[in-house]
Amino acid sequence: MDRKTATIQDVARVAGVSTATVSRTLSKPSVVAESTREAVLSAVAETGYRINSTASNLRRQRTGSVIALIPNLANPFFSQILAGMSSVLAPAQLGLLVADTQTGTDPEARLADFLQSGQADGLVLFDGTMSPGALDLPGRPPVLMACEWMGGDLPSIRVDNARGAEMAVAHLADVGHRAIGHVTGPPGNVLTETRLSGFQRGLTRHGLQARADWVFGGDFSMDSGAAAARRWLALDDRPTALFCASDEMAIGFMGAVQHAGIRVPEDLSIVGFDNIDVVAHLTPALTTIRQPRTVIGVRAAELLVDMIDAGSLTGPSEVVEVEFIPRKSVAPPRAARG
Amino acid sequence: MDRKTATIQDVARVAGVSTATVSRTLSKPSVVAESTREAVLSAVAETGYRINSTASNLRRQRTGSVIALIPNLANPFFSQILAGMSSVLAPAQLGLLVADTQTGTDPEARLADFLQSGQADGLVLFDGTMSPGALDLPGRPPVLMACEWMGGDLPSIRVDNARGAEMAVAHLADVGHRAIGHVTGPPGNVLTETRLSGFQRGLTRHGLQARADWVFGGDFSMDSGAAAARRWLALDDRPTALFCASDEMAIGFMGAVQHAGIRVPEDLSIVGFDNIDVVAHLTPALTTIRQPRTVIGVRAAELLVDMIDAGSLTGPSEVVEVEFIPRKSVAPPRAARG
DNA sequence: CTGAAAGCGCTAACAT
DNA sequence: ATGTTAGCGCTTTCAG
Repeated sequence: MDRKTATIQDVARVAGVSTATVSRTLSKPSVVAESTREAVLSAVAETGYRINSTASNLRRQRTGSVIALIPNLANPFFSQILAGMSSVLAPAQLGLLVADTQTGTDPEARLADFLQSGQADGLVLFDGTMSPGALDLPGRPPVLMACEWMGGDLPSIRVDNARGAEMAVAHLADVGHRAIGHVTGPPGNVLTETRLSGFQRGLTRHGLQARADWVFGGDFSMDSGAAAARRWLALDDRPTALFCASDEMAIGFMGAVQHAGIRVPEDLSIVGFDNIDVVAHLTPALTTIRQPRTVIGVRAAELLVDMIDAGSLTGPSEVVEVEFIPRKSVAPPRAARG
Repeated sequence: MDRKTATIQDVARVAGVSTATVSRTLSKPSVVAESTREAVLSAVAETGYRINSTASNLRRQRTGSVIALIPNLANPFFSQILAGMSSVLAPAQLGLLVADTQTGTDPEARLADFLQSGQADGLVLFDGTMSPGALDLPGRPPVLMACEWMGGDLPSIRVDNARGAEMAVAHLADVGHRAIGHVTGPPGNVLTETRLSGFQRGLTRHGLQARADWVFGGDFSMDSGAAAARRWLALDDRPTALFCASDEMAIGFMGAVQHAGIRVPEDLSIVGFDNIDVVAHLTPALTTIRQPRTVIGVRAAELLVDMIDAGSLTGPSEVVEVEFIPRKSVAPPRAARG
């Protein structure tokens, strides 16, 4: 019977109306007469009709989905953001496609591909490593930048990374640390730059000096945090406190120093960045800077949907505030406790 | 100039051939003459033509994407799985849509909606809480179950949860524990059931008894692990070892007991399940059961793509093996050490 | 308020 | 090897 899914034609036949009326009943119910509407609706129920979105999209010159372009899909940091996006896209009848930017060679070509493929009505870009101008393509859909970005004045939502880094340093300085180190993200990443410059500014504001041998290169991963810890352990003159540019690195760092017998926070204070869920349950619980990930996803999606609805390539930019979350991984330095 | 994106017609005109030839050149290059192929290709380059996938999909009666239905998108557990899926779907020219099942009321209605919406050529279901029969819908696309499932013999990929749980118990028993507790997942979840039954079987095999007051109800989250820990702490007669049905609960449990001054593993041994990245960096590093998440994603996608290509609703099922990962959170019980 | 009809851009027979 | 043609299922003028 209903082997094949019903089409709008089937519904029209059953309801004894034209396909146009069926279509109208479904999209703008107010313009059809009460009685016909009922007839159509019951025909829909009877046939089990579901609108074919591919056909609808073709006719309406849209795609019905949005792409989230993420530097590394395996990074759990993005899962909550996706959840936030999904919660606004679903009601807006938009599907959420996800893709990796850093897969394969030449991420920028990949980005260009997505932009021109016409697979999506809009795109949210979470990868700040693309060069400005990578978006200068004719006929591209609206794009929302969801990261720091070297490029121009595209619509964006971003977190105040520099300020977050500064808050971390300020807290460490306030409890008495004068020897403060930093574990950075990967080179060339905008987040790396911004958090590093916030770190340096925080130092300066407190009359402290940045020391090159106290800045450890990382890549946001736990393993890179652990590697930085090994370099810290090898130092003769160690900083007494450390600001890590991501919670993951802080976790790796803390685990590695603890395994080496160092006590946190008695021997070393650590501040992370992100406030991923797990850090509240560590021993000691990690002091960090919170990024509101769900909010980021929600607002990114909302701003993008606005642009799509308006058919505009431009739109507002927003900054979402970070928050300092004090926990147990920071204490005054030994000297200060005397 | 290229304000509007070029259509196949434009390419045909520029190349001086028919649209059919353009289409063929792009899909089956081998059937067109060398010279025409070159003409078409250069016309494509000149016009900047990109195939319109919506139109193509409509014509070919497919959608070009696959949906991953995830119980909770915010759960980082799935990010690596998505990455694995993406790595096989992208080369197969399939987009990856993601959606939550547990959003809103009535997840089964939501599932039915996705199945009948015709939005995807196939679907991977990661949610084992649906009732069997929820998939008995006419005209649905191929579905791959990627979880334990009460229902029938649908194609699936799953992890040997019961065996994993048994391995955990076996290890604890082997080092001398006789008082072994368990923190379960949420009621009604298949994973909960399977891991619980594996736990019980492990106990039995080692001549031990399950004690109702040593089984703590959780919901896989860190907070529920911490809550279970508080109940454990309140016990007069505590188990000396604990198998948690998820790493997250193990983390919550361990953090809470550590904050209460209990030492792991000296006072309490803990085994988790999943091997999420962070547990290797905890202090102590968590002994756990590894689920190969990338492999799960990859195989799930591969099996689904096979079904899609074959146009079949049926296909093989696979079990992927779990692995015991010994680390530092297990030690012999005090009594056994004398 | 409703119907007829013209495509959206593409692909797959079927011819040639 | 290439062109002609007929739609895929839907929405939207334009008439009535």
